[in-house]
Formats: sequence, structure tokens, C-alpha cells
Amino acid sequence: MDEGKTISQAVIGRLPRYYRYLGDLRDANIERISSSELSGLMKVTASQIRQDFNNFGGFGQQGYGYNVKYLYTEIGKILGLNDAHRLVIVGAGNLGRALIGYSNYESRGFIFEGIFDQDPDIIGKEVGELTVRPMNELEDFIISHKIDIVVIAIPKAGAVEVAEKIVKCGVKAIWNFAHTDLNVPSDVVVENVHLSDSLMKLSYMLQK
Amino acid sequence: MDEGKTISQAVIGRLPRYYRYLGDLRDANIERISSSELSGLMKVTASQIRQDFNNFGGFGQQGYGYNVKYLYTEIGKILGLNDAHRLVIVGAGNLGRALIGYSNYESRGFIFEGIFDQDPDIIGKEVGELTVRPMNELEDFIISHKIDIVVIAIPKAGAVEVAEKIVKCGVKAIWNFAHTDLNVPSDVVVENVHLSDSLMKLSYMLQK
DNA sequence: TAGATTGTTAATCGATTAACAATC
DNA sequence: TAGATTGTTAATCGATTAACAATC
Repeated sequence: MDEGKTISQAVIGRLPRYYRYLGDLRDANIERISSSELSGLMKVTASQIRQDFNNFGGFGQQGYGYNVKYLYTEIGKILGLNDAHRLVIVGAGNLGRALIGYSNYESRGFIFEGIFDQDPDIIGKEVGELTVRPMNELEDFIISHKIDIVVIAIPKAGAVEVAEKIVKCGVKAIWNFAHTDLNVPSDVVVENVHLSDSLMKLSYMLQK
Repeated sequence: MDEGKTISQAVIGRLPRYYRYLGDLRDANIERISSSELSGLMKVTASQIRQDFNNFGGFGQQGYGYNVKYLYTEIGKILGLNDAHRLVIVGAGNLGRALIGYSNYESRGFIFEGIFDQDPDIIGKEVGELTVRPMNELEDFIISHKIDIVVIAIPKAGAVEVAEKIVKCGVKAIWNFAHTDLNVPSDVVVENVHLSDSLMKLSYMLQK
């Protein structure tokens, strides 16, 4: 897999959903599944499923279908879930705290190493197993703890500045919850979660 | 506008981003903008901008461009932000609380009317200006308060059941944060925010 | 071997970009 | 009027779907 040809964003966007369904099937002790069965489950065409998987090589077997456990593992590898990722959260407000507690990220190799805030009233408080640190320690911490991914969970105003800072520390991935787009070098990837955009989309769809 | 022809999901997905940029321009007291200036700002083609806007009718003027304030207002209308929406949140965990506090939804016509949880230790507690209510009051509350939008912020396990319940109460829009897809009738719209999917996408992009 | 289902090529569909006439 | 820029049509590009030969 991955011999240089780029995979389209459309395909990448569908991978986590495949991963989720395959995980459920595995948990239900289902051993094999055909593209057309999966098609029925996920409401996408069987053709698309086969095309998507074939971007990464052949995971199936003619006449049999796909082995659930194997396919699940392979998609996990493609998504990079086998490598551990070390994260810090910038912003210990409600959202930052929610993200720490959220789901079992750890089990999939996402390890939250630290959480930072600028509010003196919050610094020093416990959040889950972490203690909120002051912002001026952020850069040293990122470097010394080999942080992979920075989660930006602060308001719009400070977000751009923080992004610039952390990029200078060598961070190559940002999970951005601030209501603004970040301008970063082309070798840095940003995944935006613009909640207000999402809610507006819902509002649009509702009125039809 | 909106004379029956359907607008593609791709276009709808871009509207909130236009709205965000136009809001910023308006706040900066910029009166007019051309598609090519906006193109430079947003890093999309001027052609796409003009095509997108023209799905809803002509908002611009040849030789002049677009009036920022007018365009902002019109996109707001298209997104349905002029109508007030009444929401409840199901799940008063970290995420539910984060959403209540998050940003100034109210100013854009999203009014959080109630928050519900099944945990007896949480029921009765204050969250912002709301008091956490028990789940068995959810259905009556939705009907009596004419709730538009239900936010599902509980774990996967209960989410499908809650979705079924609220659909029976006539709710037509769900903002779903649970790690699962909801199966709802075709007249109900669901906007999914699958945070773990988003993080996996970031993980994929990071390893390239 | 026969049946099933993939992997993959070809056809279709839709979305994006380019071009330019209309017009402010 | 001349210059600028939209609205819109046409061309291109990419993604999805259909079809089927390969093969387990």
C-alpha cells in the first residue's frame, strides 16, 4: 500500500466509518462479510466499498468476501492507529475537559500528556489524571514530551497565536476546535471541528 | 431562491464558512468585496464562490462585487438563522456542558431550553442557567416546549434508543455526538459530529 | 467443478474550473 | 464611456457507479 499515489480526501473521510462498522462486526463475532452485505449495513454502494479498499491493496478474497478481523486491523494500520500519539490540550474549559474524558482514546493510542490554560484560577486544578499547566510552559513541554498532536480548545482570539507558537516547536498536527481557520505551513495538517458550522448546516437542513 | 432545485451537500457545507468570513469582514467595517478578493482570503477559487452564491440568486453587482453586510445577511437567511431554534441536550456530562457554554449560540437564534441526564447524582444540578432534568421528563418537555433540535451527547449505548424516542415526539433535527449512526425516518435530519472519526482522520494525515 | 464475490476497467454522473458575454 | 466584475455557459476534472473477467 501507499506507493506514492495520493488517496482522495473523500476516501480518507470514509475510512473511520468503515473502521467503526468493522469494529462492531468484530465485537459481534462476525467472521466474514461481503461488500454487498456491508453495503446494506452502511447504506453505501458495494462498488464504492470495493473501490475504497482497493486503494490500499486487496484485502478480500473472491468468492468469500472480507475477513472482518483482518480488514479491521488493516484499516487501523492505514489510519495510523498502531503508532502511539502524544497529545496536549490547549484550553481547560468545558470543551477541553470534555475531550480528555471523551471515549477511550487511549486504547487507540492517543495519549493525553498535558492540558494548559492561561486562567490563573484554573492552573493547578486537576482534570482527570492531569494537572492544568500555565501557558508559558507549553513550548518546553511539547518539545520535552515529544508531542505529536496539539488540540486547540480555546476561543478564536488566541487560537491563531497558539498555532504559530506550536508550529515553531515542530508540531505537525493540530486538532482545531476554535471558530477560525489556522494558517499553517503546508507540512502541518489541521483537522477542524467547527461546531457552529455544523449546527448551521443542521439549521439549513431543518428548514427544507 | 430555493425554487425546488436541490442544492448539493458540497455547497451547503461551504455556506457556514462563507458566513464566518463575511462576519469577520463586516466586523472589520469592510463594505464591499469581489469574488477574487474573497478567493484570496478563503483559498478557494473565485469561480466556485460565484457559482455557490448563484445557487441562491444573484447577490452581487457587475463591476462592483458583493456588499458584505447584505451578503452576510442573505447567507444567514439561507442558513435559517433568522428563525429561532429551541434545543435540548441529552447528556449532562462534560460534552453536554461544554456545548451549553460554547460560544454565543443564542445570539444566532439557538436557544438551549433544557438539559437531561439519567444519572441521579447529576439530576437537579445547575448547568449554566439550566437545571439538569431526569430522562423520564424528556418527551413531555420536548412537546410542551416545542423543541426543534435535540442534541445527543451520551455514549453510543443509549443513543439509538433516545433517537427513536424523540423522533416519536416529532423532533425533525438531531445533532448527534454519539459514536454511532442513527437510523431515522427520511424526514428527520441528522448532523453527526463523530469526534473519534475526526481524530482518526488527523492521525492518517499525520503519517504522510 | 460451480457459485460467489472480489478486483478492476469502463461508463456515468456531478462538481469544479475556465471563459466570456452581460451589465453595472 | 471604459473598466471591473458578476452571472452563466461550456470544458474539464474527479468521484461514483456499473459491469464483468479473474479467481478463490
